[in-house]
Amino acid sequence: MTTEGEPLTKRDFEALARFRFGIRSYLRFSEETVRSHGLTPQQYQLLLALKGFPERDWASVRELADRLQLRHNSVVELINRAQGQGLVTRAAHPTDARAVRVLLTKQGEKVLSQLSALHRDELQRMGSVLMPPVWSEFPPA
Amino acid sequence: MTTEGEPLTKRDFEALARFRFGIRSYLRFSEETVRSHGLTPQQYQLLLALKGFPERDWASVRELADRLQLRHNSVVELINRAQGQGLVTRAAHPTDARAVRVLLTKQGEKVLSQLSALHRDELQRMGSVLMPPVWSEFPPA
DNA sequence: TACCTGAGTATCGTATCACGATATAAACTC
DNA sequence: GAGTTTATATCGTGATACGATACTCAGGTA
Repeated sequence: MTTEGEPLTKRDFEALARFRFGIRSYLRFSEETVRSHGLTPQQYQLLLALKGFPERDWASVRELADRLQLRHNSVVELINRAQGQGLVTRAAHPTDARAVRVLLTKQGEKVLSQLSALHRDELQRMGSVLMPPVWSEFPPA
Repeated sequence: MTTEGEPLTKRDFEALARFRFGIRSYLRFSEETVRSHGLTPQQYQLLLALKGFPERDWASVRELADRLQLRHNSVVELINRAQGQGLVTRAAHPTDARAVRVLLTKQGEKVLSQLSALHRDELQRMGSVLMPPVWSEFPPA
């Protein structure tokens, strides 16, 4: 059922390339949409990571670094810029005085809602282009 | 069946964030893997776009710009850097004297094969994390 | 208390890279 | 063959992720 170790066929390369193209297309859509609303792609990802954080609607810098797959210092700078635009705020962490609680502002909430709706629609529109390839022993015709 | 226009629930935000996290994780894996082999992420994407080009194993700058979702001048610079490392070459276009045919070198082929195999394995490993969210009227329990 | 080690956050300088603006050459059209 | 479009290339700029470094606080040990 798995193809681990076997060399790739032309079809495999095309599948990998197709998937990468899907990702790039989605990110390109995201970038243009988001920029037309005055945000950078990273800022949108930050807002989304906050609102979409499991069980909560805020996160610490370290948690965000994990979710955004960035180094902590990069996240600090990202937060600084977003804060400068009034999208997020910092507050005291409930239990740890070293840590920071990053929150969405009213404005951040509002923009995020608009943008997220557009992203949901685009995802529905893209459909199978974004599906990761599946390798099976007997590929479908 | 579609949810277009409706406001997003907390669950929706989490689904969007989860998907974005999947993409970031995959790209992060890709970046580290690729860099450990002496390439930049963009260079890997370039090589993959060439080898994975439908029906062919080469492409023009413009075609690459489309597949990589970049401006043409960005692709030119990307090709320059990749060419400097001996990963790709330029050749005359078969029908259009303005255009350029970009090809993989032997070395480019070799590295791409190794990296692509690792990516295929990782995709199999990641499984559902990379699946785009699905919105249905009656979400599954 | 005093100390130590590690974790969380912040600052700064650097390097990369995608882009817009611009240029040149070939193709196409009339 | 003059004008328009398409394909590639060059150059300067801006944004940003990162490593190195520093500071504060938490948690443990004596």
